[in-house]
This record gives sequence, structure tokens and C-alpha cells, in this order.
Amino acid sequence: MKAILSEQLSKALESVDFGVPVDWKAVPYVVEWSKHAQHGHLTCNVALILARILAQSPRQIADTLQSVCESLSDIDRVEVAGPGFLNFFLSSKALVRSIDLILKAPERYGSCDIGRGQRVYLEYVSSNPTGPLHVGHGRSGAIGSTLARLLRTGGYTVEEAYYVNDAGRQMRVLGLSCLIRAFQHTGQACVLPSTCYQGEYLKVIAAQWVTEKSSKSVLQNSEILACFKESCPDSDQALDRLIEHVEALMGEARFQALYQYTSGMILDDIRDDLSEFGVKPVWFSEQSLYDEGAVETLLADLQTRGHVEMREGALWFKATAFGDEKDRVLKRANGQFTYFAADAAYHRLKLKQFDQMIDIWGSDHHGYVGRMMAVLDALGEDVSRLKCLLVQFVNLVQGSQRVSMSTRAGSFITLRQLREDVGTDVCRFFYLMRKFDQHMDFDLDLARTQSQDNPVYYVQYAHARICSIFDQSGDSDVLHGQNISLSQLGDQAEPLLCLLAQYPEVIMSCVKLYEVHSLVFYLQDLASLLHRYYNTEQCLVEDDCVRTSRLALLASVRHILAKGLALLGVKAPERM
RNA sequence: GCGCCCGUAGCUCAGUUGGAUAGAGUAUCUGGCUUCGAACCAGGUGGUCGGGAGUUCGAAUCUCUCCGGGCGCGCCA
Repeated sequence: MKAILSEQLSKALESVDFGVPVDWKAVPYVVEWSKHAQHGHLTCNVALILARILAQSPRQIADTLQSVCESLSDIDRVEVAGPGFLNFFLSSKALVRSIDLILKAPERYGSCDIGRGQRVYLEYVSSNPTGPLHVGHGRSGAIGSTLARLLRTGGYTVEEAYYVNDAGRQMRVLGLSCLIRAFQHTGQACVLPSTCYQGEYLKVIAAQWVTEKSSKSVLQNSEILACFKESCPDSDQALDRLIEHVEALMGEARFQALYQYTSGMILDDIRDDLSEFGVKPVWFSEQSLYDEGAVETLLADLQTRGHVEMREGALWFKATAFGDEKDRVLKRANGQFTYFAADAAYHRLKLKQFDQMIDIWGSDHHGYVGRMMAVLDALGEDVSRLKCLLVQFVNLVQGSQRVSMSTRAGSFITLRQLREDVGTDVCRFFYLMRKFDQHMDFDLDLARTQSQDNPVYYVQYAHARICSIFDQSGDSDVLHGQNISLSQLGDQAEPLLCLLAQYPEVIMSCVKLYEVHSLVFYLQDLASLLHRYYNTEQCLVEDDCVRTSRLALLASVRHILAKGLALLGVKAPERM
């Protein structure tokens, strides 16, 4: 609606003679939905902008434009107000048009094709398979999966992915942590180094490993046991030495089997957790990059281009030449590749396979963006095809207390616990209510409330209410938008109709800005207006004409609520 | 110290190519069920938009500075 009016207006403006030629491309005026009813349905600031260019009073220009604007087909009348705003009042025919559009093709309403079929690779969550998902990952999961659906609605082809860090040093640390827990499980007094994974979940996995997979030759090996009798110094190097020693005693193959078992168990848990949360990505293995030689190729190509150098035994990428603040190590002095090397190879691969790549990372990764852009730039890739969205942290709040969380100490609330506590719908909705780049307080008490206070139920209730009316109406679901006049809908229908007309614009804005929270706010507004309408206008009335008109409006609202909630991954119940 | 993000009602937050009287929810107070579901609605109270300066017809929004908070700055991932 807004777009249609904008287009009509821009054509009409070109025919107006201001005495001097106007370059309309240089006039950044906007058409917007009015905030106040007395300012009409839509408003335009073109006269205010023109005033600067033409050096005339804005009010005077607005007066000149008024009659031109009133000739537009969807416009009833136009008022000049304030410093020179043009306020448009839509015709009743234009106002009820949304109903017709929605009921004729509900699945298409709100879809657009700004993506033009471009292929987008969207990676999110991607938590290391060294522990269960916590509440912070839940936020990324909710945002990522919703964004994927929004982008599809906007005409993109989207692949959702989870990058599994199943290679490198951390897998070995995980294996060692599990082994020590296994010894402890068999009654041995062992010290778990502070640099190991501390979480309780490893005790459970270790116990399972002892009964299912371990061999006596390991658990009864006194040499291995001796390694854990004394505390290991609190440094990465000391831990690496300990790992190498244990691996030698245990055998390389057996040690690898141990950490693969451990991370496999954790990954199974993550997969189930996400699946129940409505997140079903494609799983991409970091290890596969090594297996297929992608990391070696990357280094060779950077070498050819002259962007690497040896320093202190390590191989460095000269990132400062591409705007990064420091140079970065690709291959350590001990011969191992860094996480960054594999990740660069990964991004390069996906940029070759897709038109665009979107990473959703925790905000603590913001320092990482620069080096990724730098290395892709060095490889000759178009870095504008990569977008990094940084999601801020989540604080759980109970009463006025912050629930403390520490990933390192393994003491945190898991996503699974949170879902079981408040329910998946509430969980997703709460995550999506906040702008992703905003710190978020997750109010546990409010989320637990099964009452009117909970904004999720407020929106769902609006949907259930409409369903309930249709249950009682006995009317068929097939309704048409024809022959509806505004007068039959009642006074309260106007704002509702305007909001329905805005749905496609909200979706488009979400797609363009990679935002999801504005859809949540929209649905809350829509529910609010529906409840107000419900309380003032009776729908199941004797007069057939009034009744079908009002039911058509309700059916439209129901469609939009259902579509919107579906995008969020939240149920739209018919009864509550 | 350097870099990124943030500061809006008692609390949690919306509000961008600079626009009219800064909005919701919650808390609190008042009113509304014999009628399509009261998990609802209507109304009241509540603001130096962190402080200050600048840019202009016009600033929560742009610039500078100060204050306060979060995060990052590794041959970890």
C-alpha cells in the first residue's frame, strides 16, 4: 500500500511545474504511515525537503501539491498540516483491499522477491562439541532459524548450517578430560586440570564410556593413572605435554576413538536439543576441510599471492596489509594449523558455493570479523558477500537477581533446562523480542507465568479467539473480500486494516536489515488491535452483510497471526 | 591503554536514509463480564532520551567531548 502510493506520488510529482527543474533523485522524501490518526493514514514530507532546494516556504509548496495528491486513485483527501506535511486519507476501498489480497492468496501475502533466488549460506549456533548448549546459544538458534525463514519469504534460497569444530586441539583436551573423569568414576583419585572441561556432563559421558567402550588395558594402566595423580600446571603448553604423554601411553588410535566418542555423544545431545527447539541445520565438519586438503590449498594460495611469512617458526598471514590490527598465525611452530586457518578455508569454500554468506556469532567474536574479512580480501574474494551478525549476550534474571553463568567452570543453565522450564514457544518468543545487537535480560519469572502477563500468550490468544468465533459461526472457511465496505466493519476496523496493509513492509524490512524483532513487535501490535476490535465490535450478528464482512476481517487477521508466528517458529493454537 | 557495542518511564525494551505531542509491556491507581473466550478492554500516574557542546527550520537519531556499563585485544577455539 505504502509502496503503491509512493510510486503514484512520484509520477504525479514529476508533472508538477515548480518554475525550476527538480532532480527528483536528489530529493530524499519519504512516505510513511502516520503515528497519529489525526495525521491521516499516510504522510509525506516532500514539501519540507523541497523547501530547502527551492528556497520557498514548505507550507506554500504543500499547498501547491495538495490538489495533485488528491487526484491519486486511492486517496480520499489530503490535508496540509504542521510545518508542511502532506497527510493522506485513504479511500475506504483502498483500506479494505488488504482483506481481499490476504483471503485470495494468503500464502503469497507478505512474500516478495528481493532475493531473486540468490543462494544464501546462513551459519549459526555452531557451538563447539565440547559441552551442551547454554542459553546464549538458544538466542542464536532462535534468531538464525527465524532469519532463514524470513529470507526464504523474501525470495532467497537459504541453507542453514552448523559448523562443527571437530578438529584440532580442543578435541584432544576433551578426550583427556573425559579420560580423567573415567578414572575418577572407577574410584581413582585423580586431579582434573583447571584447563580441562569441568562440566558435570562429562562425568556422565565418562561413566558411559567406561561401561561401553573402555578397555582394561587403559583403565588399569598404572602409568596413565600416574599422570593424573598430580595437578598439571595451569598453562596450555603443560596441558599439551600431558596430552602427548597420555596419547603415547594409550596409543594414538585409541585416544582418537575416545575423543570422537566423547564429542559424538555431546553432538548427539546438541542435535536433539536443537531439533526440539525447531532448528535443523546442515552439519558441516571442520575435519572435512583437512581431509579434503582445503586448508593446505588455502595456505599455498596465500603463499603464491605473497601474503604469508615465516616468523619465529610459525607461518603468519600478513593481515595488517588488509586492515586488520595484527598479523595472524595460520600454522603454529609445532606444525598444527590454527582454528583461523581452517575457518578461512571454510569461508572461502562457502563463498564459492553460494552468492552470500551470513555468520551469526556471539558478540565476543567481534574482534574476529576483521581478520576473516582480511584473509578473504587477500584471496581476492568480494568481502561484501559475507555478513557477520554479532548477537549480544543473554542474562538470565530471576526476581531481581542475575543467575550466574560460567562456561569455563561448566556451571550454566543449558538450553534444554530452559526449554523444559518455560516451554519452547515462550523460549523462542522471548529470544526474538529483542534486537540481536542488544544485551538481553531473560526474565525467568515472566517467562514462567502462564497468564495474561506473558506476551506470548497474548498473541496466541488473539489467534485462538478468532478460531473460536469461527467454530461458533458455522460459516465455511471460504470467504471473499468482495463487497466489503468500511462502514460494515465498524469504527475500530481502520487501524486494524492499516496494520494488515503493513505486514508485507514489515517482512521486507526484516529481510533487508536481517532483523527479526520487528516482526515480534508487529504481531504484538496486531494482537492488541484485534483484542480491541473484539471488545468493541460484535461479529456474529444477524445482518448477513455485516457478519460476512467482519468475519472476512477476522479471517485476514488470523492468517497474518498464523503466518507471523510460523516464521518465529511459535505455535498458533486454535484453543488454549 | 586501544578497538567494537550499549545508556530512552520505577523495571524490561521499541523508536535510523534527522520530522509533527518520544511509544509499548510491566508495576501502580480507577472502571468494564447475563452478550462472539476477562489469558481481554478502556482510562489515570510516570521522561532534563546518561551529562555538556556543536551542526539547522527541526536532533533520541548526525559530529565532538566527558561519565557509566558489556565484550574483545592468544602460536585458545
